Amino acid sequence: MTSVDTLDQVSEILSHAEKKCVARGVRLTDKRKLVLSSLLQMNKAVSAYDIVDYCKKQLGEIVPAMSVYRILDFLQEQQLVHKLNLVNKYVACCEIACDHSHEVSQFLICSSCHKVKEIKLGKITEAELRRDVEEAGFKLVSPQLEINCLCEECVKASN
Amino acid sequence: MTSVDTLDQVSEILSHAEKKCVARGVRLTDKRKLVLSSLLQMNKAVSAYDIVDYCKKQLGEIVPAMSVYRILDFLQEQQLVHKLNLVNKYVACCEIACDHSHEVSQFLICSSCHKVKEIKLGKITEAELRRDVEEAGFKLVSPQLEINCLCEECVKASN
DNA sequence: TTTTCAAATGTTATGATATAACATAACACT
DNA sequence: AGTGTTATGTTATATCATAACATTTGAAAA
Repeated sequence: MTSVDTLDQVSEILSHAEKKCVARGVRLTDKRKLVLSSLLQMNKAVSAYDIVDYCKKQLGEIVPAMSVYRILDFLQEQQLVHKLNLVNKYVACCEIACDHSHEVSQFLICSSCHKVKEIKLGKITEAELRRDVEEAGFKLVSPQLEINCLCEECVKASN
Repeated sequence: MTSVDTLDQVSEILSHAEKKCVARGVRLTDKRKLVLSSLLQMNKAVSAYDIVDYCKKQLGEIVPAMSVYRILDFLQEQQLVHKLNLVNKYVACCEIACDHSHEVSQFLICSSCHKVKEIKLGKITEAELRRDVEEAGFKLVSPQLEINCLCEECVKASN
C-alpha cells in the first residue's frame, strides 16, 4: 500500500465521518478532523499525547493535550473512535465507512507495537460469554473485549 | 461473614501463599505479606496508592508507593496477584489456597464499585476465542479477559 | 445586522498511575 | 566478620487524565 493510497483512504473515511456527523446534527470541526485524521494515518493504538506530537511534527499543527482529550471524547460518542482501556490508548473505529449500525467490537492489541485489529467474535462465543457472566451474578455492561496478542510481524521479529 | 471469619481466612490464605513461595525458593517477606494481606482484606480491585493508604490508615504501617509497585510485581510473578489493566488496579488471586496449577482467568469487574469476580469461561468459549484470534492473524498472548460488568448490588443500587 | 447564547477551544493547574536511578539495609552463604 | 545478592528506601520524573475557568467561534433570534 503506497502513501498516496493511504491518504486517499483517509480523506474517503473522513468524508464518511463528516456525513455521519451531519446526519446526527453534530459538527466535525477542523480540529476534530485533524485528530481523527491523525489517528487514521497512524493506524495503531496511540495515546492522546502521541496525537499531540503527531500533529506538531507531521502536520505542523499545535493542539493542546486538553483539546485532544475533549475531541477524543466527542469522537467516542460519535462512535468514530474507541478507547482501549487495556493500554490507555485510542484507535479509529474500523467501521466508519460502513452504513450499517455499529456492533460491539473485540480488539486484538499487539503488546509489542500496539497495532490493533477490530474483529467480531462468533455468535456462540458472545452468547456464552454473556451466559457465563450472568451465572456469576454480574451483568454485562459492555461486551467489548480487549485481548493481549502479538501481531504477525512482531511474532516473526521475536524469533 | 463476620470480621473474625475474614481475618481467619486471610491468615489461612497467607500461610498457603507462604508455602508456595518456599516451594519456589522465593521469600514472602513481611512487607510482601503486608501488601498481600491488604489486598485480601480489601477484597476488591484497588490501586497501588489505595494499598499505601490502607496500610497507613488501617494497619498503621508506612509503605512507600515505590515499594508497593515492586511488591505487586513480585506477587504477580508468583501468581498471587493479578493486575487488571482495564482499570489499572490490582486484586489478589482467588486461587492462592488451591494446590492445582493456575489456569488462565477471566475477570468480571464492577464498573461501579470495582468488586471483582474471577471466573473460568467454558472450554468452548476459550477455544473459539483462540480460533477467532488466530484467524485474524494474531497470536493470543494472554487469554486473560477483563470484562466490564456491574455486580448485583450495584445493579440494585442503580434502580 | 448585531445581539445573544451555546458550543468549541484555549490555558493553567493539578491529580492519578507508574517507572527510573541510585542509596541503604537485610539476609544468606562462606 | 566478609561478601554478594536480594529487598527496601528515597527522590525525581514520566505518563495518562481531568478540573476549572477564560476566550473564541458559530448559528440563530431579535
